[in-house]
Amino acid sequence: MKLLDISEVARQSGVAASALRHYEEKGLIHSAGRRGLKRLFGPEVLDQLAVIRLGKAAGFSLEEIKGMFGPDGRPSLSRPVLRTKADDLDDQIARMTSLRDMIRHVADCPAPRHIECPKFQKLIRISARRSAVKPSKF
Amino acid sequence: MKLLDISEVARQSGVAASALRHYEEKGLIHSAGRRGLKRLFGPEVLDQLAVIRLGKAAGFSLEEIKGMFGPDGRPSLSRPVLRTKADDLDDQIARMTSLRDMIRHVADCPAPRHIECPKFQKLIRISARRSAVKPSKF
DNA sequence: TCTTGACCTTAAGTCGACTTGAACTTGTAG
DNA sequence: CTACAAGTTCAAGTCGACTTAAGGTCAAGA
Repeated sequence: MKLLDISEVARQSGVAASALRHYEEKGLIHSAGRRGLKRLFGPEVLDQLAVIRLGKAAGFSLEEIKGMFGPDGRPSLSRPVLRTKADDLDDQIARMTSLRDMIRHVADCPAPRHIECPKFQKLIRISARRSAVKPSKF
Repeated sequence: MKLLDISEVARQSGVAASALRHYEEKGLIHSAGRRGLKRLFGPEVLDQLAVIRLGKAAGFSLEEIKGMFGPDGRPSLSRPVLRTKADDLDDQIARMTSLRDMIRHVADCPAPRHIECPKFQKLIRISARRSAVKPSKF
């Protein structure tokens, strides 16, 4: 039963100790106990931190991430809610793909003002339509 | 030459008037002039706002978005930098795809604690490896 | 001409996610 | 036994992206 102190968790996860305390305070992670004052974490916290990192990269708030993976790693959301989250992600992935295409286009297209390039406009319109249809996040 | 007042831009774009002023202050958009005190915007601002919305959804800061599409819609970044941004986006898309898969798995897998499900762990490890290899954003 | 409502400016406030600072505690090495 | 590095708590600060409040301006309609 190898327990890790906070600096070890910080080192292995790349998450600052202050952030780890913050996550614990917010209930996203839990220490397995203390040695004196010092927190000790079980190794599973590293996986949990990977999920947190991922969730953040995907644009979820700590509160949402906490909701997704419950107090102790168990998912606390119902299947339909999770499916909705997954669909939101699909949406966001589509947006990001649009933006990526747009940026690649800008990098390659010789037009001086991209806002006037028909292809660029088409890309914009596509994404604008998407957000018009489903403005869930705005 | 149809110019739009701020509330019309807000209505058509779904962006709050206060946010539009904020964007102008930060140099992301520009008003075409004034009628009295009141800002008038050219219609191209709507496309610019679509780009801004997209960039935000993709996790870029206003500063970065401004950098990507320059003061007046022209790209101010060099091609290599843009290509790097596009690659970052590919990366982030991959992360989000991982998370989506993870969430869908959680929604479907009957295991009580997903952190202990081998498939789930595999998904986590994959994403953890990705961020270990390229910790650009952390 | 007068009123009104939409817009203006500036400053301050808010929110999330941390970070930083100050003062305190403790297991462990010397 | 003592010193000290590494932790601790709690409060306050920071940063980005806005929003809100307070007070001011002005084009247009009655």
